Amino acid sequence: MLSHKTKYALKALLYLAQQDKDYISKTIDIAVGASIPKKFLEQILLDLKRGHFVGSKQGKFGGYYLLKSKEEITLAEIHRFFDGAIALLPCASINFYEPCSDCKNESECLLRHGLIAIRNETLKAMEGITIASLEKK
Amino acid sequence: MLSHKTKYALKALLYLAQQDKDYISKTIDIAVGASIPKKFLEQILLDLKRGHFVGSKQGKFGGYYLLKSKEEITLAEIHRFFDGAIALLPCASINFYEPCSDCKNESECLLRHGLIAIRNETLKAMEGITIASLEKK
DNA sequence: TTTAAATTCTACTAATTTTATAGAATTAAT
DNA sequence: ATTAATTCTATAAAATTAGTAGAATTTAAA
Repeated sequence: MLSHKTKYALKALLYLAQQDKDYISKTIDIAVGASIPKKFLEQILLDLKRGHFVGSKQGKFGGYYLLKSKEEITLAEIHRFFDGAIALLPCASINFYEPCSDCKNESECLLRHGLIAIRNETLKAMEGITIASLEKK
Repeated sequence: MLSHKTKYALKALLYLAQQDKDYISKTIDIAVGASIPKKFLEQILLDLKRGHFVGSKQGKFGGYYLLKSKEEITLAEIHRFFDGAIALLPCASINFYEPCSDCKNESECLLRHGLIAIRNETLKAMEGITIASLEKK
């Protein structure tokens, strides 16, 4: 499941994608427009900025805008950025690999192979969803 | 991600699947054989019993055995039983549907459609993985 | 009928993660 | 200067996860 944080991030990105190109949105407008708690959204936008998904302008008349194009931002990427691994266990993950502490011999683990198959399918699907594709319904 | 509980449940089911048909395994043997904390495993086996995945025999020389055939038990089923929805948000779930409290109009939600597509793909993959298929590597 | 060995049940706890909120500091435009 | 925005640091409440403890019950067998 997605955390609220990830859900809010996706909604915020969708909101920004729907504004005119280079229009600068204030946090409060995103919060109201996308029904996201404002203070929580502040943190999320800062995270998105650190991830180079959005840019910001400080001070009066400041705000946020998309940095990456909406065709480039995938669900897989946002999921990994906020919620981590796509795989169902760390031992089946590409980007967040970790061995299981309870695993005697990973190469003989019967579970892992199945989970890698699932991860491949899910990943393919999640990489196909972009902010732009979501917008087009 | 799978919870440890779900991971342990799958490992326990795999352990049972690998014993001779109708052999009754003691909790302690499953715990040691599959590297699962024994007390935690007790709870998990009780849950699996209540879900009619395993059967038990009480008292001395008691223990657990598979009730459903290993070809019938899917990853999707075990995931739902312990960790709940396959979908990334409750609003995109079949079995655990709930509307988002922050959603103004679900039919207009741009996120939901994409998440339903993901869920369909993931579900198909997870229904294809059974305890028996895991065993065959 | 007693003992041993297993499941079953209820309750508790400790740690972690999630979901925020508070408030001060900084920045920039007017 | 003033206003209005982002930025930063810290805190906190709630929920979830991952277990543990210990007594009760059940069954087989001596």
